[in-house]
Parts: sequence; C-alpha cells; structure tokens
Amino acid sequence: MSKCGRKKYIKTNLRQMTMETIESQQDGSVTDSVAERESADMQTQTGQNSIPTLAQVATIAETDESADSEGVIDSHKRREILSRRPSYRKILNELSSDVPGVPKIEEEKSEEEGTPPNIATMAVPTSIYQTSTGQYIAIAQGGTIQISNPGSDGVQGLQALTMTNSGAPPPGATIVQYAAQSADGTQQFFVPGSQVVVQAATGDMPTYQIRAPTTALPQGVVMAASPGSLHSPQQLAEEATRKRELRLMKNREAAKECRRRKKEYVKCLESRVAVLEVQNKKLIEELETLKDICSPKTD
DNA sequence: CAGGAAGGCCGTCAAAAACC
DNA sequence: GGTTTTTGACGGCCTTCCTG
Repeated sequence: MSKCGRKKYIKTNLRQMTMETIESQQDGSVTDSVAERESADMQTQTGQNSIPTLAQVATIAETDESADSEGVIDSHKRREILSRRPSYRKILNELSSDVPGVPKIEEEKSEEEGTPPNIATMAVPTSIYQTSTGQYIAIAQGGTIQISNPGSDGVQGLQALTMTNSGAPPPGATIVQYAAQSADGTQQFFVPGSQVVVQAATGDMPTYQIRAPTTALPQGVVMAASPGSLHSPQQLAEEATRKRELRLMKNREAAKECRRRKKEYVKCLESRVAVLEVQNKKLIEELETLKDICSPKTD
C-alpha cells in the first residue's frame, strides 16, 4: 500500500472502528477489551483488519490491496460500499440520551469558542459579501454589519457595525456593490437598504462608516445585481463567481465545524471506552469473587 | 544533515442526509 | 422536490521523527 493510500485507509476506517468498538461493548460481552483494542489498533495500523463484524472494512481492505497491485481504485465503488452513518452530532446525541454523562454536541457553537469581547451580538447573517480585498461583510437581520478579515481565525476579527437608519430594501432589489478603491483612498461597499459602507484605507485597524449613497456611483464600482436584472455575459459570470466564492466560503466553514465535531465525537468515544473498560474490569473481579464464594474448595 | 515515513490540518468536491 | 447542511474522500502542504 502506498503512503497516501495507507493514510487514507486509516482515516476512512477510524470512525467505523470506533463505532464497532462501542457497539460491541454495548452488547455486554465481557472480554479482555484492552488486549482486543490493542489488537484492533495493530490491525488498523497495518491495514489488515479481519474482524468479522467489520465486513465492509474488510471489503475495503481487500479492494485497497488489490488496487495497489492493479494501480487503480474506483472511488465511486468505495462510496457505495461505505454507506454513510448519521451525522456525528446525531450519533453523539443519541449516545448521550442513552447514557448519562455523555456530553451532547450543542446546536450552537460551544462556549469555548465564545463570542469575542468586541462583538455584542452574533446575529445570524442573512447576506455575506466578499470585498475586493478579501474581507467579508455579513449583513444580519437587525441591520448589523459584520466585517471579517480573511486572515483571522473563525469569528475573531469580526467587527460589528449597526446601521441606524436601515430600512427594508426595495423588493427584488438585493444588490451588493463593491469598489476596488475610490478616489479618496477609501473602499466602499454598497449593501441592501441603500446604504454605503466606507472603509478607510490606512492604518492597521481599518475603520468603517455608514454613509448615504451619492447620486452617482463612484469610479470603479462593480455592480452585482440580482439574477433577474443581469444582462451581459460579464455580469452573469461575475454573479456566478460571487455565488461560487460564497459557496466555497460556506463549505470551508462547514468543513471546519464538521472536523471540530468529529474531534469532539472521537474524544467522547475514547472517554466512553475508558469508562467501559473500568466497568468491565470491575465486573470481571466481581465474577471471580462470586465464583470463589459459590464454589468452596472441597478437601 | 538530507531524505523518507507518518500524521495532522486545510480546502475543495461530491454525494448523502436533513430541512423546509 | 428543491435547497441547505453535513461529511467522506482526496490531494497538498507542513511538521516531527527516524535512519543512514
């Protein structure tokens, strides 16, 4: 198996292995779980898994090995074999409802990621726009504008502005416009509600102002209108690009969140394994004690 | 110290699941 | 049934550790 193939194999089977471990322990089988787990770990690392209950994994392993010799892997076939389980959140929440003490994965972000002190409220954004310098502007329901720097991690770096005179945008006229640079060295973003966000171009800490729009568009303004009002192929292309970037940004964040949940899920399973191992050990000891009591030596 | 192996993290794509 | 969310898979980049 190549380095990459091996790496992917381990990644692919991690979740299935841990789930099987938990499920087998839930069956109530009293075994030497430590030895078994170590054995399973070895099998995972060598890619030679042959545990009967992991028929799917074994199939993958065989496919993978034969693929190494043939040099071609049909990823679609893999997908078909690896039927998806419910989401980590769902599994963990089901686990936690069965077993008290197992933490739930909250719908909202956990407190450790908490709200930065400079943000009063984190309203759910209804529109997200990217500026020509890569910054993101999110416009929330209450007229709050959040500006995020691309280099920042997560919500850190978000800045909130509240529009004092935000009226409802004209129906069917959701328009965002952004300019590369205006003549006075500022950057301007035109947002729904006929507002203009102006970014000062100097200093490490950019400043933003909400202004009433001037009658004429500044030089260099690029307009991205709603699809219904698009005409030229260039505008269509820009709209498509904007949509794609928005989708990519959303998916990037979703992937981050998914990985965070996955880590939490794995942590939870590991702690659960530890608890069950202790339980198992106690039960074995209890069994031995009872055996001693019930079968006294006959001399 | 160079080079390879191993593993972690990230962005992206695509498909399944969930939602409305 | 269309849209959004979630997640497996993949490839790339980076770091760490080990070996010659």
